[in-house]
Amino acid sequence: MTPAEGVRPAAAGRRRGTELEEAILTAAAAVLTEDGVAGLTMEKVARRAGTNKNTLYRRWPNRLALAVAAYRRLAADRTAPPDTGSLRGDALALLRRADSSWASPMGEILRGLLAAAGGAPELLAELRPDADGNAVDAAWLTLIGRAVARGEARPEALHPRVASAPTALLRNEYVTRGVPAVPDAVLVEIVDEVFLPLVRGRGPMAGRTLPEGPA
Amino acid sequence: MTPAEGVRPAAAGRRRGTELEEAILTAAAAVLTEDGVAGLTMEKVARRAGTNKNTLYRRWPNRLALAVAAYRRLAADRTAPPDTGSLRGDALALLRRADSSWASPMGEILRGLLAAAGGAPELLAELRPDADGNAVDAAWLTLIGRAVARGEARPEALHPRVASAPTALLRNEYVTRGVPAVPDAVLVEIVDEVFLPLVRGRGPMAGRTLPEGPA
DNA sequence: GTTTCAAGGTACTTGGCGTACCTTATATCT
DNA sequence: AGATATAAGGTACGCCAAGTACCTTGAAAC
Repeated sequence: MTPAEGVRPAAAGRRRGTELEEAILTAAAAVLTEDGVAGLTMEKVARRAGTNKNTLYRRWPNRLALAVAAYRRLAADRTAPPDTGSLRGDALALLRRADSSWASPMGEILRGLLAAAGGAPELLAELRPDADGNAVDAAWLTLIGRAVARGEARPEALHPRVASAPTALLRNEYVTRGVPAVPDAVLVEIVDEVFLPLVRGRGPMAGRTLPEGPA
Repeated sequence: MTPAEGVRPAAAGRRRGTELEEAILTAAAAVLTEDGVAGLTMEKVARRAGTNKNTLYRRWPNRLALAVAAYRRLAADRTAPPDTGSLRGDALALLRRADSSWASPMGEILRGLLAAAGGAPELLAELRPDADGNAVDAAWLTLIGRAVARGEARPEALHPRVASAPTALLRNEYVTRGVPAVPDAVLVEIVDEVFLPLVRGRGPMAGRTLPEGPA
């Protein structure tokens, strides 16, 4: 909690350009994880990076832009979609992953950021490519694709809008309830009452495939 | 834009209790519609109501609580769900209504409020009962119920989670894109690719009922 | 009429964004 | 190498709005 000044090498000359920018982003990311979006102040970041507000404002137009940039450096990767062999298993696994991701500290930051962005398209655009949006929907698509190949899903279900449904319902739960984490029953319900009926039609194989326990 | 002082009857004695509270809420609602959530300051509301910050803080613990209260007085009513005779028609109508509601100034305020609340359950709880959440989902439920009665939908679709789907997808669009209004094609897509396949199974009547133009 | 309580008034503290302006180190150009 | 441009460092503001403190004053209750 002490100002943690010692980030600057002290007697190592004046940093410039990329090097400095990196240092700032690292500092900002640290502040972000420690104090959340609301607690990220320019002063704090500047001190922590061993520089001053001026320098920050030369690179980012405002507090939020810096926060978003810092977040992006935090949330880089995304892993491959699960493959349990069954559609329901995959869906549940993916949705649970999404939930724990949203419930995690990182997710909290993301939610805070989304809130603070308050629907500013240019900021949202920067937030989308990673932990959220595209990548996630892509995972759902491959999952559905596999199910179609297995004959477990109707081909028309291989559609971006369909793929976005589970995530949207989950997010909806967060937004309207404001809970820190969604109970597992909700996830199961989303899968069983919405996702599965949606991707399987009521075709030849009808409602059920293999009897699988809910967890 | 002038301070609009003249709200207090000037020579009408000191207002108290409910009367004063009403005046404050009215003022706050006005500020809210004019300047949005971010532009609502305690000072402004106080001046406009012809009183002072002190009095506000005696009733609401902070800025946001007042904003929420003011919003609630703005968003009272909700009308009956549409009845076009066909499931698709109803769904489209309801979704379009939801969209224009979200795109309207009121919707913008609500979105700002949701953003500012940043997932604080107690505030969200106060936001839910009206323009958003319950009421809307109820409308979807009656709509689905009617379709079930007509044999247009599978009975299992009469489920709250299903009812929340279209709204969730729409909200998702707002959140991830941050647009002021969603193009109609998106609404149609939500209905045709998600909602209809979800509520109709692929039962006896399969994919289509009546050929209706998309708009 | 006196007491009590809420409203009015005013000023202040705090915190943080964003800006201005100058000084100083480093990189680049000649 | 020296001169010059550029970007970093430092410091101090202006501004605004949240929330608080404290006192005064009107009105209601007793």
